Amino acid sequence: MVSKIELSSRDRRRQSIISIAKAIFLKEGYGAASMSHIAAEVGGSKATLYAYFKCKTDLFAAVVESISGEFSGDAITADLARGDLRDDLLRTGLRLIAFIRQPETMAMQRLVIGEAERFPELGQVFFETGPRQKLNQISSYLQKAMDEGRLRRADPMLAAEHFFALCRARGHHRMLWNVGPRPSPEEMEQEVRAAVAVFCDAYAPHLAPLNAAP
Amino acid sequence: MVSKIELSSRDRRRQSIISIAKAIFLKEGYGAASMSHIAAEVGGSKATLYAYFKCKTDLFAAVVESISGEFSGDAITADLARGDLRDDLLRTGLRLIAFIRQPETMAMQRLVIGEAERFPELGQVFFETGPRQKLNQISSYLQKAMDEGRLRRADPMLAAEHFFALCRARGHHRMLWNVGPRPSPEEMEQEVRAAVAVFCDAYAPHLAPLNAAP
Amino acid sequence: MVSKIELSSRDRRRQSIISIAKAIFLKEGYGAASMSHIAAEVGGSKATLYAYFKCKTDLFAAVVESISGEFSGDAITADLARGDLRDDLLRTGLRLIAFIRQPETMAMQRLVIGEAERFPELGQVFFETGPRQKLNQISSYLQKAMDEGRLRRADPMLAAEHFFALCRARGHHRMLWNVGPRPSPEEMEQEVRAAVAVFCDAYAPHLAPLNAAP
Amino acid sequence: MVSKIELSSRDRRRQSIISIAKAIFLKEGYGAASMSHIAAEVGGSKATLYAYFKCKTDLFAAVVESISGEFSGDAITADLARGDLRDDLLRTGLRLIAFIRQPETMAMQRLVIGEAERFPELGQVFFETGPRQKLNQISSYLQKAMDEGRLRRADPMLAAEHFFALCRARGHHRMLWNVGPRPSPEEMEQEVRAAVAVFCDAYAPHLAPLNAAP
DNA sequence: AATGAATGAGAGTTCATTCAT
DNA sequence: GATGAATGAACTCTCATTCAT
Repeated sequence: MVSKIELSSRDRRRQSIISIAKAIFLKEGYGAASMSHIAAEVGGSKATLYAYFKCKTDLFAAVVESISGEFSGDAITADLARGDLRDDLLRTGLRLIAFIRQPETMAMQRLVIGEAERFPELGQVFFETGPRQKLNQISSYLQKAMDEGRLRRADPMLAAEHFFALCRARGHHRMLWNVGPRPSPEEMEQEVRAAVAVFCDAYAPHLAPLNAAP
Repeated sequence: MVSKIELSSRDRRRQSIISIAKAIFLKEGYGAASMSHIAAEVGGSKATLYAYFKCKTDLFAAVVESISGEFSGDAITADLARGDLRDDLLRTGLRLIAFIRQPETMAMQRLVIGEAERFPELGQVFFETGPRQKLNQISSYLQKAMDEGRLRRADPMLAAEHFFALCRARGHHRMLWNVGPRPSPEEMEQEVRAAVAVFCDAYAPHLAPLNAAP
Repeated sequence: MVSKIELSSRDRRRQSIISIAKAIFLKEGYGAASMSHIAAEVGGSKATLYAYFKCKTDLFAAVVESISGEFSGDAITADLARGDLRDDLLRTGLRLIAFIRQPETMAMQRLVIGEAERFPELGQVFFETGPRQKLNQISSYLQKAMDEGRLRRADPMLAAEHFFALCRARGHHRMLWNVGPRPSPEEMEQEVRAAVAVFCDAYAPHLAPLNAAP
Repeated sequence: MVSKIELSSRDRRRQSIISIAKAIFLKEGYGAASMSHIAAEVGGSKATLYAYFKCKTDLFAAVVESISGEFSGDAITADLARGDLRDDLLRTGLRLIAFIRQPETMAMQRLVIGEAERFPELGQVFFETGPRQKLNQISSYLQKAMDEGRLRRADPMLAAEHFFALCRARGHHRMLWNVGPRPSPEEMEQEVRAAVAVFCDAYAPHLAPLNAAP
């Protein structure tokens, strides 16, 4: 008797292929990663690869699906509403940045952005399972804060996007372009603090709505 | 005797190769662009290509160098300080976004971000000749505004980065990921207006400095 | 105990494999037909195929043997001698042509002729069980007609071959080469009529034997 | 200065590739002949092959075109009208049969018939450049003979097809199926003689037209 | 008896690169 | 200086076949 959580041998092998292929795709990019190389790392023959995935694109799609699953974890925005506004945003901003700074996540972003023209679904899938969900959660949180008068009324989704953008403004932007030294965790925290401060001032409740559509 | 401005026949040919190769690299990416294809478009033989550039990487490097020159035009921030703060920022933000939305610029960003790990100088060169210069100019402008009391005191470079980030927050972010429909010029303007509003409120002079290190 | 007519489960499965393989070999040719494809159509695994036939060649041989059985039906020449000479020949010629024009028979001819060099027994088996038998029957019939003075004396087998060749002269010849449009049943009948007329005139009894060796 | 008849080095190489590929295609069939094998026989690399022909199909097409050229020689029907009817037909029939019995021509027929379904142009090209031309010439000749009263009036093209079919009736038919021993030249001559006799009797002038449409 | 899984060999094709002319 | 021709290595993908279960 096999419980739901147990994987058949085939599924296990499949997962292992995906996992190895993921590493290679991330490291070398879609075009430069070869099926031979992947097969060799997997420890099987090319034909075996093709017994599991009918073409390179399909393997890539499975990798994409697999990674995108990882992005949908709620760890980042789990206890978004816990303390006061600034604390909540700081905690969340730090987690967001910590996540998108991870080497693997960076590689993913490079891959997706680099191939977005040639694999249009790629960006779609990732955005939906990654940033979109975080934005949704932050947006809901901000909406509530607006309802409670802790922030001025404004389009909450756009506000969430502004918040996210402010967090990424310096360090992540430079990492994407791979320019300058990797920012240290301290710098990173500095930047998120600054982002939170700017955001809170901009969306402070004492002024009339500002980014609402006219 | 040849003056500095005149190009030898060899240099002219070289330029023409670079220009054609640029278009192809931008359209197809580094890996997918083939020397055969480039040679065919140039109208010469592959061997001729190799007479000018000793390998594909070198040709790519030359293309990169060439493009980086184009990004240094001052049109975007030319008359940055012309009217009142909001007008200046709006005008500049619109030009920034209009520029980075151009198909060719988008292709460049994809190429550079996608290959940044494998061609580390790529991002460096681009950031220095592109965004960095704009950020410098905006930063100077903001510094002056702070000096004049039209904005609160804060790290002007970080402020410039915040401004840039707010402008890119929604539309450009999605274009990078190639998700959803291409934003219309009207939406784009809306977003820049919102960015300017948020920025000005955050950096309004009536409050204590906020993004300074504590 | 299993009587001759009953098939064991194994034999039944074997037959079903042969029957499906036949269809695929006929449609795709020997080289292009893949064991995977056959196994998939059979509904079993490739390993099962190999449990019944030790290699592709053997499976093909079994298919060949099987088909050759089907060609020995007597429908074509069943009531060869029924009326007058012309009627008998017309009826028989029409049936012959109708038979060899069938898509499956055409596919068979292509397969056998195309692979005859690489599978020499193929042609042998087919000729013996197919054309040879028809030729024998027609030959016997013509022999009798000669004995009765309705045809001049001649080598009856060669006469039969001439008759068959005349029937195939135009339409079937072009179908083999796959040239021009598929002849209609009307054209086909025209051609057989012409063949019968030419044959009967050539072998009319009022002249001396003509195809006898001089 | 290069005369029309001389071939450039490229053309010569191309011809040599075609000639070697021809031998291999004829011997192994289209599917079983591999580009690697052909390249090896040519003495170059596969990439060179692809510099001359952009895919296997194109190389095959070039081979087909080349062979079909060989079929259009007029040697067979050159001096068709030289003596009396029987002599002319005998001479022509013998040449026809001698030609289509050549090993290379047999291989070609197998190839074309075997692949006719998958390469429909194949049969077309061959029939047009091969049999069709001979049939046209024989048909013209028969037309004249009919005009002169040496043969009865009838559709001359059908008559030509009948003549050709009678010549192929036994020996060539069996060679196509690769059944029985290869007929000797003597047998072959016997058969053509018989074919001529049958044809002449059938189309003798003393009877009413017979294969005309009713 | 049946099968899912595995594989070496080889298919057609393209690549960046070199070299004699 | 320019080129046509050549190539080895690598690519994605498929094949007939085997073996542990």
